[in-house]
Amino acid sequence: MNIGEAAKKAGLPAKTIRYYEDIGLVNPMRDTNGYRAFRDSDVHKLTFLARARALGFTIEDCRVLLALWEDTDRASADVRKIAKEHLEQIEVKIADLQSMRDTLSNLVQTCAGDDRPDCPILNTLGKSGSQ
Amino acid sequence: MNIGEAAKKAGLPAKTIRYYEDIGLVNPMRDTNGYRAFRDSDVHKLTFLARARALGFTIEDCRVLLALWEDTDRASADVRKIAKEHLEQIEVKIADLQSMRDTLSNLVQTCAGDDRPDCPILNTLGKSGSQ
DNA sequence: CTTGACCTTCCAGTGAGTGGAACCCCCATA
DNA sequence: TATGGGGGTTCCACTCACTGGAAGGTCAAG
Repeated sequence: MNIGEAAKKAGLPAKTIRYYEDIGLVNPMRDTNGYRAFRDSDVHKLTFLARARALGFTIEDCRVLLALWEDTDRASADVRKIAKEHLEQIEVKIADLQSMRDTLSNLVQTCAGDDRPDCPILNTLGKSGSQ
Repeated sequence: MNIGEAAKKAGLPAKTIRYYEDIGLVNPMRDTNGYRAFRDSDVHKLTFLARARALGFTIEDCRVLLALWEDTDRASADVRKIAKEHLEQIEVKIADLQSMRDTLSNLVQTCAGDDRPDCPILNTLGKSGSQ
């Protein structure tokens, strides 16, 4: 099948698929007219990639996971390690964002948001005594 | 003062400060030897930038906030609008990450993580029926 | 005079694509 | 037969917010 159909099935933009080929994540055949010819196994791989990326795994994580996926003899511990590390990174990010949100939500609440110039948000960002 | 001291005071790497000059966020004077000469007002600006960036505002947000900060006549509503929009973006991100975390944490928990090859994480990423 | 810490500019790379130009291919219709 | 539209192809540049490194200039101390 052509790239358009593969894109639809995998739920990825065609551009992204070309990019994935570029960096060696997939490796479709070519028709005589130069068009990429995707087998079901390619689409399967792309679907795997789309899901892993949606879970926030980096491309390099995906490369490793894909290799493990294709190696039916791998130890589940190897996969779990990657997933667990990623999980920890996500938790750090969540905590960071929550602390941003708390600060910002405080600031937004104390700001009148009217025509007057007095603004606690700018005051806090600019005042030397603040954190 | 030189860039090193300004960097220390503002809590930003010197490289970042040069970059901020490059994109027109700050505009320090120059000594006769070509070194950047930062006034207190420059450092104040840089500190403002460091805080706004730490709260996750984009550079373009910062540019606008900085302009509002310098305009003592601005309406606090203008500032509040930016902050509120940003707050909403943060909340979306938090929700996304939390949903990732839940999925991933489920997978990690159901994976034995031992020598055996069976791995629910890869199964879920690869199986056609899963989402 | 040399050493080392600082400063300068410029170029390239990061991650994960996205946008666009310029061109090719194929099918259907007037 | 022209032509129009909807695929496909490559390649280059751009995104965001820096960061690393090379090659070199400046300055104070020993």
